[in-house]
Amino acid sequence: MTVRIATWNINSVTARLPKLLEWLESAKPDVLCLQELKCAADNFPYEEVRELGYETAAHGTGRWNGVAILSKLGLDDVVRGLPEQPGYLADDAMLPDVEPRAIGATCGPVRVWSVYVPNGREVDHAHYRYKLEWLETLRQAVLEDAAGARPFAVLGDFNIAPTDDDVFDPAAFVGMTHVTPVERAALAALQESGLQDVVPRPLKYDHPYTYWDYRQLAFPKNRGMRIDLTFGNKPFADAVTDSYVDREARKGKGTSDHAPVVVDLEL
DNA sequence: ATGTCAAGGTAGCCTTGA
Repeated sequence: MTVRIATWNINSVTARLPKLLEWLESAKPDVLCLQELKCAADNFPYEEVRELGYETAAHGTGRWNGVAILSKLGLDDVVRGLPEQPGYLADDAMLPDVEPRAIGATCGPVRVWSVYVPNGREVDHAHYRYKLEWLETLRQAVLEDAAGARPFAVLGDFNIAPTDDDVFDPAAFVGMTHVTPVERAALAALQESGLQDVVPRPLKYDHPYTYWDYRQLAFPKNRGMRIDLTFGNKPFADAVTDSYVDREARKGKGTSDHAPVVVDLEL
């Protein structure tokens, strides 16, 4: 069977609902992993996407995080949050906040996680250490599925550009988060666990960037980064027939600052 | 100089986070 899976950091599912519905109708993914819902799970537009044939599992509290999985292939064994997921302890907080940044589900023949990896803010910031700890927890959480025979993938906004080729100006990023050797080592560790980086093709230009800052005309100038990634196990990666970044969805006003990434499989 | 955006609390702007 042919299966189309996609991931999209939508930057508010509420503000982007018309764009989301329009994109679902045109791209017709079987499974869509969303990040940055910026809406509480109770407020997710379940009915609107149901009318297009999707079941939804959402995990969110209404702030800047929140993740979901939409599926036309069923939605089983839903898990909200990673086992042992670390929380972030803000300066003014008493307790660490275990944020809604991961949700897993089985959609027909495929098991997926939709993840929104912490940004890290700045190297030496507590948020950066939190990011690394979070990635190690993710690696441990997916070990079994990564080594399994069932097609499996972790998709989402990793907030890491895997190589210098995935950044519009590597020199400008030296010493900044998203490109440090330590962050890239965390991705390498995922790969050593049996997950491959499924690199999409760009629809235009020669780099498959997935994110362009809203500021300074970054999108028209194609000053982007590839930080929305798909890490699939061997049964998943072997089944991939195509993958592309839908930069058309980044055009115009009222769009997310990220473009959807589409992965086609023949299972 | 961010050629920006969204949410939330609070009060018609400011702060936070990205």
